[in-house]
Amino acid sequence: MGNVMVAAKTRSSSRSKEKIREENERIILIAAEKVFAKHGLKGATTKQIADMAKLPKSNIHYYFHTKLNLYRCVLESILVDWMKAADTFNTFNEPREAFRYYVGAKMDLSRIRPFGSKVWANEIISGAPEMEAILSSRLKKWVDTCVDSINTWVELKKIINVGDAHTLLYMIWATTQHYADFEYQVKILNNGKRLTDAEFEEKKQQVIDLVLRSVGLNP
Amino acid sequence: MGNVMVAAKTRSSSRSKEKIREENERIILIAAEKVFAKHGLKGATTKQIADMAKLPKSNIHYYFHTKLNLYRCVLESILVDWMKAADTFNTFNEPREAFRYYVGAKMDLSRIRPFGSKVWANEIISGAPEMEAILSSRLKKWVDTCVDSINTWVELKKIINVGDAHTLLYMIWATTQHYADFEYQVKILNNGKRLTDAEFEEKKQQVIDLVLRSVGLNP
DNA sequence: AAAATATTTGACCATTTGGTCAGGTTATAA
DNA sequence: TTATAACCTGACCAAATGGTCAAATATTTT
Repeated sequence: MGNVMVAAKTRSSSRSKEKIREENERIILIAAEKVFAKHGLKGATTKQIADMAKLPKSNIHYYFHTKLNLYRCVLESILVDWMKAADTFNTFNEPREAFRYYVGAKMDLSRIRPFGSKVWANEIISGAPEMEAILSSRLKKWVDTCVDSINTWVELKKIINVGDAHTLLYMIWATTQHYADFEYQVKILNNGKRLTDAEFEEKKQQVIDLVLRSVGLNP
Repeated sequence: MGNVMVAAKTRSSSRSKEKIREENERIILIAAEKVFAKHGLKGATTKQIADMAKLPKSNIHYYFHTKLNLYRCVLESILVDWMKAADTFNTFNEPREAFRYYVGAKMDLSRIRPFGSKVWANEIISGAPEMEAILSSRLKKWVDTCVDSINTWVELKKIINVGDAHTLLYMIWATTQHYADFEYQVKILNNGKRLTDAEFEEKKQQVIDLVLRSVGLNP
């Protein structure tokens, strides 16, 4: 009887090998993102990640081999979302729409995936040892395109000349990511209460308006 | 003869106990700030700090007892400079001057003390476990004062209504600190070359102008 | 000069950590 | 059904780490 029940139970809850790997990798990546966000690459331990994922530590090593490799996989998965937001910038020809939607997309990303932003921030604060290659190739290329767009808008007198377009991009990045990276500070200064969805939408609009006015556009 | 020379050498290079402690604490704090900036509280090791300070590890523990205590001392010493910059904001009655000088002071701080800014950022990203008290009391109070000033300027029609004054403050903090916290990224996107002093002064002026325009002021 | 106090540091230790591995279980292909 | 390949995990280990301590040295006080 024991055998039958075990067999039945096993069969009913069985998953294909493919699904198992897929799901466990996902669970581990999500757990790792949180732990790396809080403690950084060196400060995070595989045990913490395992506990967060509710899996034995050996399992983490089984799927990702080393902590450094897992960390790199987390960074890569964040890059996908980042680039998706980045694409919105070049979707529009008019600066008002480009800034409006790009800033909005970055704000949404900070709200939806704050841990990813923190891992990214931690990595760059630490000197970007694992990301220098990506930054100097892929990100650099994207930034150059944006700088060209902005300079063209300046030439066409569509926006005010801000000097170096990088300064404007950095302001957008820094301000939007602030709501993810510094969310604990934002919470404390909001009387200890996390921003509600409605409040966050307000801030998003305010940030968009600040950015638009900073380049001489009337929101 | 050996004794004489040793005695002479010892006497000539002798320092008072007071000076010894003062100087060693300073050396250790500077070293710790760099290491904590790069690796965070958990990731930094007392050995790394000792090597950076060119002192034996035991010496670090002699002066600061535990790593956590040393970390707290580093945070405190950063707070002093932070508050100094903060004071400039309330020195001026006119918003144009207040923003101009405060943003300038924050940019200067990012340039002069980038490691301190990174330690601060790391601490907040990690959930501010050691700083929550300071943030909810001292910083909160200062922010409330600033918010009042900004709201008064809005009522007097001196600047545009930005909705929540916090949003504006966060934009200033985030943008200015970006040049410290993300300096590696800034460097990479500046073709791998660190900003020169002259370049940095340019950016500082551009940031000031962006902020002024964002609240409807003509730079 | 001698006693008292403060600084210095190598040797040492208990704990934590990333990673390994053998032996087991489960799913799939033959 | 059987063989093979993939998944799972407790037990284990070498290295790293925060911290201690005793003994040596240097300064100050008496």
